Amino acid sequence: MSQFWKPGTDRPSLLDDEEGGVLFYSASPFSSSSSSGYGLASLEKQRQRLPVFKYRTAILYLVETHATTIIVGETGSGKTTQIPQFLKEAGWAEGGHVIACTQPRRLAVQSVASRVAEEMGVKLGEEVGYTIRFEDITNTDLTRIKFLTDGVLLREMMDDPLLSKYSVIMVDEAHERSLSTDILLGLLKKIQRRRPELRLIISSATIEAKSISAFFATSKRHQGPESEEDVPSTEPAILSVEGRGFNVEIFYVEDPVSDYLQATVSTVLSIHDQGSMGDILVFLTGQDDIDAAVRLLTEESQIGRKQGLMVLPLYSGLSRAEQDLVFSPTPRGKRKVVISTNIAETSLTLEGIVYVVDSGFSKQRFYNPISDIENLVVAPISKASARQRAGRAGRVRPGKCYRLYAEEYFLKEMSAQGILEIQRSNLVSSVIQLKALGIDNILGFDWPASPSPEAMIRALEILYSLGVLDNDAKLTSPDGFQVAEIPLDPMISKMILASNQFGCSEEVITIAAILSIQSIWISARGTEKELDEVKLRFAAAEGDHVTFLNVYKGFIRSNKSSKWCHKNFINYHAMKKALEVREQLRRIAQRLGIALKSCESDIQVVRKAVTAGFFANACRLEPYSHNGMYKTVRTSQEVYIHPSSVLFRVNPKWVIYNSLVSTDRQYMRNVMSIDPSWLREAAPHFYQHQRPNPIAH
DNA sequence: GAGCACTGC
Repeated sequence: MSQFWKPGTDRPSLLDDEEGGVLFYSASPFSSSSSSGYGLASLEKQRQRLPVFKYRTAILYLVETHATTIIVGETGSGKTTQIPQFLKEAGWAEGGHVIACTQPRRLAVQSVASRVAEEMGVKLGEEVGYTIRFEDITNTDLTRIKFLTDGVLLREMMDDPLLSKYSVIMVDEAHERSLSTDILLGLLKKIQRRRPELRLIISSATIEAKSISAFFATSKRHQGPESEEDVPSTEPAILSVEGRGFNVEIFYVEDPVSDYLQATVSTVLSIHDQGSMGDILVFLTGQDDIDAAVRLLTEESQIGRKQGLMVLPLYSGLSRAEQDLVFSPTPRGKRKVVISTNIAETSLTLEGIVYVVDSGFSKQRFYNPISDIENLVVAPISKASARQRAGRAGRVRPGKCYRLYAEEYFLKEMSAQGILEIQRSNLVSSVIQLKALGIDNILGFDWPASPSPEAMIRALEILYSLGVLDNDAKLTSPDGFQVAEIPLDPMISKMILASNQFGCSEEVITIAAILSIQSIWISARGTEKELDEVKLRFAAAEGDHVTFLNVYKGFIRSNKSSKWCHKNFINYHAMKKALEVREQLRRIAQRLGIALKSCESDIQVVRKAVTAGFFANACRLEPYSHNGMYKTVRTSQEVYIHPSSVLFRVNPKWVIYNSLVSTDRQYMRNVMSIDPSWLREAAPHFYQHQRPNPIAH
């Protein structure tokens, strides 16, 4: 196979970058002989047409000679599917080693893995496999190329901290800078110091890769005095691969728009009036705006000449059937207009989009470590997001993107990358994971981007109050180690541990599974009333947690029927997922020595177990409150029961909540009534320290 | 009286 670069032969042409020895490769067309012969000629030809193909030699050279290689390439370059194959062909999977490629999303893992298996002409799960939560399609003896979510790779580190079976780890979509990607990058940098033979490939769609490069360049690995020849350079290489997207022409508004809903509607209509054929994708912020825009456009399309528009909403809260409409082919003579949340920016790909309308906003979650509250707010998007949105128009042919903001704003005010997820998240889960991997000094951890000290300290405090960290901020035994084993929020994990002593693990595991799902209720617009009525069939006076137990029992009794779900406004897919989580939790519980036991009808012990995890979220109804105002015990913040709770308007005197959502008020979601005496039982230290006697009257 | 999106042995 002559097209491979081999150590000791002539280097491919590389240009030295003046900035600190970073290497850029200048594209040189590269032809190669085909190696088909398995009836895969057309697949092989397709492979060779991918832009990444002509960089094969360069990539292999850089990976050979550099500990870290950063590959910048837009979608369509073929890097995700081809690079693992190049590495395999060049021998990186020999000697029992495995080539890993991580993705932020499960769906991407599955589809990329099956594509690669197909290209290689092998059965998925053998030489090429994948692992995502609940699904391990790999074979320890056979699998040489493994696709997995970055979350799964983090979990794998708990058993194998140096990830010793992998020779190369490719972290894909690193530009998204998801929480788990960032933590993974931090840990991989640490691993590199112990394993100089390990190679990292960081793949990113944008040149923001420079900051990742700087992160890996500051590696403090000490080279021996006589630096050996086969030790790779610690300076990351950067290689740029062109994408294969089509050109997208960008249009801006001249003056800032005040009402972007109205601006959206008129932009769509004018595209429809003058433009040639092609579907339109609109980015708005949330369900409310989207439904309103769909309504306005549908009305317009029904009057007179505005016919031919097929307007469809897209957001995660829709049922599967409603989401599928968006993927159905556009009928002849019609133009599809999809009005979407950020879900269409990365998670779902629509074919046939030629026009994008970008409002310039999205909803983003921000965590305030001082108040310990997560906020969902409409915020301006970043330049990176804006480019990603525009790119959605150029997948099938040259497209157009209409930005509902001024060019000057884009150039001068829009932030390049926005605030990274790690800097706007609650860090309890991340911190306990790092602790479990033996990272004692969280504040001194080499993060790719540092979270605020406040957020780190708050996470440590919460973990300390749960009794999973001790005075020296080390994991306690066994609680700390066990909580770290369970792949859930530590408060939920603590609740599961507590269920053991209360003899109600079966019930609590059910509750834990359902709490970790977005929502089990179906709520379509206009059916809120019916949903409320249906809920009464399951509603428990004790609150939402016990209500979940009733739903679960009903679902099992119906023989897991989708019809039953439909009739009861319950999301069948959510229930199926809850069952999967439940099974996983049962297995983990057994491994941790938690006896699987039901308390039958003794619900009080379930509530005590829940309190053992969530005591910090206790609230008391304000005396004489007429509008259902509560105050949190810990910080005396004003909070209210969310209207979706079965305890809305019931207002028991003492409650604990699962989470707070903040809109015009702070709403408690998933609420359970408690007896205040349980709080001191569950966390005497917490309730003595925090307030001398909060439960006095 | 109300719901961006991902993810986890």
